[in-house]
Amino acid sequence: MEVHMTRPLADDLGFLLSRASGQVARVTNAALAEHGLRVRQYSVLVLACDAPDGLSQRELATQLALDPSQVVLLVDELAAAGLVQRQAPETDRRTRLVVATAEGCRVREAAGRDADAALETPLRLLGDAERDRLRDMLTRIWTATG
Amino acid sequence: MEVHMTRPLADDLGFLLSRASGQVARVTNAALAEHGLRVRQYSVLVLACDAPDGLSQRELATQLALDPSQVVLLVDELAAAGLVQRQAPETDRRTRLVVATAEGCRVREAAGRDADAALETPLRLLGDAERDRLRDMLTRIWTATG
DNA sequence: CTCCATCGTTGACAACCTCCACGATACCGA
DNA sequence: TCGGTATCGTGGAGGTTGTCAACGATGGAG
Repeated sequence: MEVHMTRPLADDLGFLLSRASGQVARVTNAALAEHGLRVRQYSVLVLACDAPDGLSQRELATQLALDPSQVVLLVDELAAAGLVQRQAPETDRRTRLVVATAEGCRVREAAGRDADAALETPLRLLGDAERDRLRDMLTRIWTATG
Repeated sequence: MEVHMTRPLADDLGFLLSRASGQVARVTNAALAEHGLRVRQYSVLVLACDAPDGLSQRELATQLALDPSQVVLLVDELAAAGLVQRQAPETDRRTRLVVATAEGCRVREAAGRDADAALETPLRLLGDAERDRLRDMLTRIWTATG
């Protein structure tokens, strides 16, 4: 007979993921606070800086797995801080191209350094090879959904 | 000279953790919805069922890494659904012992089955050994903070 | 030109997190 | 015994997030 083994909470992958993710988000937010950023805004800024010609808010929403309505507020705040700009392309006037300013890229680099340094605390028990393996597994969890 | 490699967002462990955790929480919540539960309530119910003599809300908060004020509402909802009870121990009348009802344990098992089945979708690209390894790494991320 | 899809935007609502404050109770040292 | 201190549960405020539904503006297909 096939029985269902009820797993203790400490072995539940969903719980462990949520707890670790929350912990990492906490320390990252604390590190980014000095730069006036939260993780959400920072992730938008990173994508904007890495895209030479900017990207539409739709692309931002897709790559960040966020609802488009959330991207509006994040871009609003970043634009108010002078870190990104909204540009209206001639090709498709429905879209608004989000491009990072020079100041935005400077802030992104400084904030990224602090965020990475802060991440060392929760990740200090993981070697480089393990971190690569963790990246790989988390990416596969994401792609498994389609 | 030591330069700082700015990592693309798709390789940022914080982002990957948040995305995977969110995805898993989404499918788990969908599976638990048929039982009238959310992941938060389910995690409380699991701890209550696994503790033969119940546990205080303080212990719940500690083990779940939640603020005690959140536990109040979760226990309220579970108690209203008849899945747990609050008992006043004679030893320390400040604490309220949260114990699962028989119905609570039944629901926990059924909900757990559905939740595990739903987890198969995002985890289908990970073998058993990899899941163990993932559990281990996530636990170490948690313990690295103290 | 008309119908339909897409994009940005706004608003609403529930859930969650963080912090602070309070009353009740326990504990400990004078 | 008493008085200060600490802990527990509870409630509330404020801010962030996740989800969904609508709307106007624009683009594209027939």
